[in-house]
Amino acid sequence: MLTPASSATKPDPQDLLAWYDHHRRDLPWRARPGVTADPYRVWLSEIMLQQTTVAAVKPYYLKFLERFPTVEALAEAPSEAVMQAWAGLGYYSRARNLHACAKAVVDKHGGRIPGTEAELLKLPGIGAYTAAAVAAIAFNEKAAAVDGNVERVMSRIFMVEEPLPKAKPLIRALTEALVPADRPGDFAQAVMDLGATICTPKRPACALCPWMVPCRARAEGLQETFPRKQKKESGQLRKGAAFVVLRADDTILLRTRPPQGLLGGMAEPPTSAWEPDYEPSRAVLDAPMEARWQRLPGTVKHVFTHFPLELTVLFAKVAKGTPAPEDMRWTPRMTLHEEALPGAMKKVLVHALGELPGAKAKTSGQKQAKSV
DNA sequence: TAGTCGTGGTA
DNA sequence: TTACCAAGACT
Repeated sequence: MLTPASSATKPDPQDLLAWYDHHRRDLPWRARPGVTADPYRVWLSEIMLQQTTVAAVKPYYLKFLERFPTVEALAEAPSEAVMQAWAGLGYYSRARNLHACAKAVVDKHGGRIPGTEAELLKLPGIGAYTAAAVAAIAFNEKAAAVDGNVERVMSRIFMVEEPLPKAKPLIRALTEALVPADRPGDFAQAVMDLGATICTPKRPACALCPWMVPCRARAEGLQETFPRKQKKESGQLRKGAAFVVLRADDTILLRTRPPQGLLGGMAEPPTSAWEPDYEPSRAVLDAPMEARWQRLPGTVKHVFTHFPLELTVLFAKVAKGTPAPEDMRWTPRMTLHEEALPGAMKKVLVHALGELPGAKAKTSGQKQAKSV
């Protein structure tokens, strides 16, 4: 006789696909039901969606598709245009790798995005998840795309007690065993839709879940406690100074950060080093040029993934014709919105100059630079 | 293997 | 406010 535990039904991929056919999200990068999506669009969307919400990606995806309609167009574009189009989305190495990948596709694959998981994995910016997702969604290869959604769903269905990230190999194996040969792409998207709309991190809507019956965690009432994961501590506060220079011809002093590392390749007003024990009163010593520096009241705060940052802002006006220091440039205040400025640096400029001209007003009153 | 890499939304 | 989270990749 079967015990209750061993008689638990196994999750049936067809049940999930049937749910997906009725409840799939309509997203800009998705083809119509039954139609295989365009590889370029799938790839582009998958890169943008890495660690990024659908809502944040949508406008960027549409803008990219308009500016770079094909992989050839993207490959031929100057890197500044790509970085500028990406500005604000975060994780800027994705943009650099995206561009490098487009060039590789044109140079080594005749402009065709490769159709197998193994070939995709060789391209810059494409890791295990993205390779499987593109292969499955755009080429119908039987590949298991395991992202955060899938990890959450599987860890609950099978009640995986091992914490992430150590449980990754096990979860991948469990997922591979479920991928149906006939609709691997739909299966991948179905699990992600399930994770995004039903099997959410908090308060999952189990009553609506096509896999409620076979879900082990649900049977125990422990669904919200999965996936297990080891928590990491947040980084130490770093402090520094940022220097906003307004020249009499209404231009602002900017520089471009080095291509590698934090905010690589992005634009910024010059700043001091960022250190835990930075002393704001010494900021004038770190200034990029001689000027009558004015220390603005308050600070600009910003939180990166691994550390919080607090910048003191110094402001100065200089005469027309003042030359830019080496490796810096003057940018018209009216075209600041065309620069590849990350969020932290926009906050600095807003703190010193007020709302940036030309910047599309964010949804009314939704966001104000956090200037204390 | 564990740290590095943004940003915006949510409770 | 703090903490966590979101279709990860790279070193």
